[in-house]
Amino acid sequence: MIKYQQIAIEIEKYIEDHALQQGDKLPVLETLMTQFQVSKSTITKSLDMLEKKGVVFQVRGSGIFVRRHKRRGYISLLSNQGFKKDLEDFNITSKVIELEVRKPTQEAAYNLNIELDADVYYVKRVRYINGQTLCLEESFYNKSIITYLNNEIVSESIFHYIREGLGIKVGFSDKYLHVDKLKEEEAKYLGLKKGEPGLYDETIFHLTNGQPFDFSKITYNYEQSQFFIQANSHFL
Amino acid sequence: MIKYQQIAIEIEKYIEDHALQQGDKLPVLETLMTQFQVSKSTITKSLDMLEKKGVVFQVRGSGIFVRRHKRRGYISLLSNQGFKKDLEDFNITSKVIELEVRKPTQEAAYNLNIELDADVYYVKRVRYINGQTLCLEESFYNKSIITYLNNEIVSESIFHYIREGLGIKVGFSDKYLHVDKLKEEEAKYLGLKKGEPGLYDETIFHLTNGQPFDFSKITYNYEQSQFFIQANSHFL
DNA sequence: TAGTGGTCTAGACCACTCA
DNA sequence: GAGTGGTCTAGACCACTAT
Repeated sequence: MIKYQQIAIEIEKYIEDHALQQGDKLPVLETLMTQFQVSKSTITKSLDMLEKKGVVFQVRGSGIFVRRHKRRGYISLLSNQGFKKDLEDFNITSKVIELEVRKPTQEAAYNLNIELDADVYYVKRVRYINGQTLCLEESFYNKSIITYLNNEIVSESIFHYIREGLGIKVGFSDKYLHVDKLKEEEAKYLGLKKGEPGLYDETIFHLTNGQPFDFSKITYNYEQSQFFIQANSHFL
Repeated sequence: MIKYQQIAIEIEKYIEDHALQQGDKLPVLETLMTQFQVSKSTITKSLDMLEKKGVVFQVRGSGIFVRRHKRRGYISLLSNQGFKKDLEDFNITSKVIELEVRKPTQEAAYNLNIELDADVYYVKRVRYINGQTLCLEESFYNKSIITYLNNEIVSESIFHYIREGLGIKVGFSDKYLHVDKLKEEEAKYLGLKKGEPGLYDETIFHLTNGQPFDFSKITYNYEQSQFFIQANSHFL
């Protein structure tokens, strides 16, 4: 494990274990340097990571402080994978509606940057949170990258399998959101009525080398889902 | 201007001026170091910023590549200020419904971390994009920080005034989103019908020292608004 | 003005990609 | 194995905060 990651993890763990609150002060750089026996740059890098993750904020001339948002049960829109992490305390389950190898739709081919006659794994699932319908999900996986899926994998966390089972490193993702009225079929799966609100999420996941491998369309049940995003002003 | 910021700006400008596309390769670190006459760490810092901003992605052993999402007209949920920036090509206007100093609601006091008898500027606006209603916005500004507002300021970009006029540095923000059916009054302002979908955004803006100064509640017209978020996997 | 974080350097060494 | 990005160091100096 890389030093700055390890340190970041330990600092975050320290904050959780001691139940520190927003605004609580962490030890100064000097102290952290000697405590972890690393150079200033390394500590700085750790803290930058934690700042980016929304765990701390640093104030020049003053100190390093804990950042905590006040609301629980919100899904992070930055997690870049399933929402397992944010909702650890909740019971997430899935029902697989469809799983097959097929040709991509035009939209999927475009977003995955593949030909119309390439193969994709098509997965359609309904996901539940504490027994309530959370969302309807349709995913297209580039089969030349995600070479194998089966019903068992797809019933659990697909991303866990991709990462651990296939050893694939996920790079970055582009997420597009909009709100609209539910169509008849979507409403049916979500246990809602046609015309009720739905949050539509389209996300394209890329490998570390920039190649798209997953195009997912998710429709959220508005009654069960709320989201949060922590932003920093560090980029203009 | 700090070196790494300046370099980041220049690289981004280079990408735009040359209309580089997703996957296009930038010069290698060595080249950038000599070109900008700075050390490796400085270039690295610039590139890390651009990576965080979703402008490039770096692949170890391979190179530095341009990252571009394909869709235009989406509002970035990370911009941490008005959406002026993303929608530069669009004509954003505002109609001020209400502007006054008052006592905060319980909710506003909680989120701004102030007493119920403190003073806040209350601003209610409808915002338009190309003449269509984009959103209804209610904001509470801690008056001990945002000491003065008037009708003219509030008709324009409030954040521009806060930054330039008051010289206040914005630190970070916590944004919470959910979807629901519009209430009668909200629908009226947005030119929609009661019960139609609405996207509700609550954001708390903080100073660089962590103090909240703005609590804003925005209801978006679902017909006019779409959003995007670029995520990196650099934090686990 | 003391304390604290931010920027920058020069250079060593490591880890991954790709031909 | 050559090329390229990532990690880490030790130390100088700068900029902001608090008192």
